[in-house]
Amino acid sequence: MKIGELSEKLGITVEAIRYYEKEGLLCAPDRTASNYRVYGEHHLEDLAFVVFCRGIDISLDEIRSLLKLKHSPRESCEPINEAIDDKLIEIDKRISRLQALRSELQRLRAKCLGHNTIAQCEIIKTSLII
Amino acid sequence: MKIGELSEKLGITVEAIRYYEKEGLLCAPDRTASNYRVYGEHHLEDLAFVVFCRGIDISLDEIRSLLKLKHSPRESCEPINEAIDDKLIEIDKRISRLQALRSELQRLRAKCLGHNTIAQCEIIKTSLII
DNA sequence: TAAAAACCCTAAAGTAGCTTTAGAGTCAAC
DNA sequence: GTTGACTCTAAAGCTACTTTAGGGTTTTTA
Repeated sequence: MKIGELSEKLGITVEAIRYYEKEGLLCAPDRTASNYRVYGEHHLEDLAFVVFCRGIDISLDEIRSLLKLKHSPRESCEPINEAIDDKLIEIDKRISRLQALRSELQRLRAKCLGHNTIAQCEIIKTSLII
Repeated sequence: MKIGELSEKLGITVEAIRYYEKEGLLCAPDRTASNYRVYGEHHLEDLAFVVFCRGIDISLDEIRSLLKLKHSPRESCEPINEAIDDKLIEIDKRISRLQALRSELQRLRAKCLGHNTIAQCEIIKTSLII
């Protein structure tokens, strides 16, 4: 399949695919006589893994290591478990932070319900203290 | 006060302050004879607003507009309310997305509890389908 | 009082993870 | 046979800073 088809299947841009190849996250595919990239199933598979990892915000650097692992079937899969455990911890932290921010913003927003001028705006006054 | 003191008061780096000045988010302060920046209260105030906005992930571009507003006391503060309302909506979306991701990852993680090899790893197999 | 430590300055390049731009070739359809 | 959709490369642009390099100034300490 050509790059456009691959990009549609995975919901990422053509440019991102070429970028991943350049960054060594996707091995270079064969080319047609006219120099078009031609991808096979294993490209789709690897790229799906990359897309999945990016979706949970794993860095390209870490994906490179995980891919190396993915290509060594006899190795232990512990590092993958660890990466996911790390992500879970990070996600929990991010959720807490967002929830704290949310209530802070709501508290702030409640201070300015009418149509005031800037000079009267409680949000501006308050944001100086936070 | 000098740049180091300002940076400590607001918990941001000296470089970030100089960057904000270069980007027109903080008006250029006076200088000492030896060319050091000297800040006053209004710089602290404006910069606190910038730091607050950055904390809720408002872009520098939008902060520029909000600052213009902040400096026009007779204008309506509606745009500030709107910016905060937008942020609240965005935060809610982000929280939901993170929570969905969290349960997805937990489901995935539960599939690989032992010490398996990559070839057996359910996470790798599953991530291809997500 | 001298020298070391801590602070300040500018300009430019680097960072992540792409996207955009520019310029050009290729392929299917009407 | 040409229009339009697709592909190619290389380089620059994006956000919001941080880092680096190279050089002054001020404060502290021996």
